[in-house]
Amino acid sequence: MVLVVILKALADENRLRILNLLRKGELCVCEIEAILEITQSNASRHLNKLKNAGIITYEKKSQWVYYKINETFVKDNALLFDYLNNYMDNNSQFLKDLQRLKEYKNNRITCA
Amino acid sequence: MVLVVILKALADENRLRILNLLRKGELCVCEIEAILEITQSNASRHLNKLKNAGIITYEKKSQWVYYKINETFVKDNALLFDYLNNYMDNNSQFLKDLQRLKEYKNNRITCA
DNA sequence: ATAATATATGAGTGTAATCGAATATAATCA
DNA sequence: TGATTATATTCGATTACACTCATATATTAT
Repeated sequence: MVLVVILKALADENRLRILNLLRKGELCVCEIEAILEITQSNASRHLNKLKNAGIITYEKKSQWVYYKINETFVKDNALLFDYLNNYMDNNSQFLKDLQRLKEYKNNRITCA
Repeated sequence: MVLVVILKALADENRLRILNLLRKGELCVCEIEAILEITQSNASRHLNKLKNAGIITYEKKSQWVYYKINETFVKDNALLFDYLNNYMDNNSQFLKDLQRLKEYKNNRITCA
């Protein structure tokens, strides 16, 4: 069932933290690794799971793979997406991650 | 993280099917067993998981335990609940279960 | 008191999911 | 070409999950 696949993909703290970051725009794998302090293989795996559920899409640009939220998914699951948005905007863990994202973006232009 | 607990509790087909039935009102364990054709221990365990996530509550009435959706959860997670409601109202599997619920209610007053 | 019914839970099993470390692959750069 | 970087994937270990069968507990009915 599609709904189960979506909910399973969302039901993981690391994947929710990734999604939280992607709300602010596309990111490559190594940026996600650095900001969330998770291993490379883990980041890649979680992104793959979100992609397989249709929640995010990716685009390869030279050696980097940029992941972003799938706008079709957002349209098709607007209420769910609004719920997550609202939850993340009011949760300290997610806000902390967004702060780290901002610092990361201010300090570095490229990856690693 | 509370959100992960909620999403994990929802990320299972049997539990979603139970929740779908409970949208129409409270039910005891043996009614759920019969309508969804799942084993008694399975029904009980899934209900327990939904209860631990705060999604449902229960009330013991003589030998029966009636489970129902937790109105506080609905208020606190309105967008998520609306999303699920909408999804279930448009999914044939869930609609089929509701049909079975209706037939069950028409044919029997008590449990088993 | 005994039997029957409703529910919860323990034990065991098989399968899913998660993770880190290592390796494979592809692209870039010197 | 050879070294470096970014990403995906494989492997092995560990843990979590869902399920069935059997048992325990509580309540009701006879």
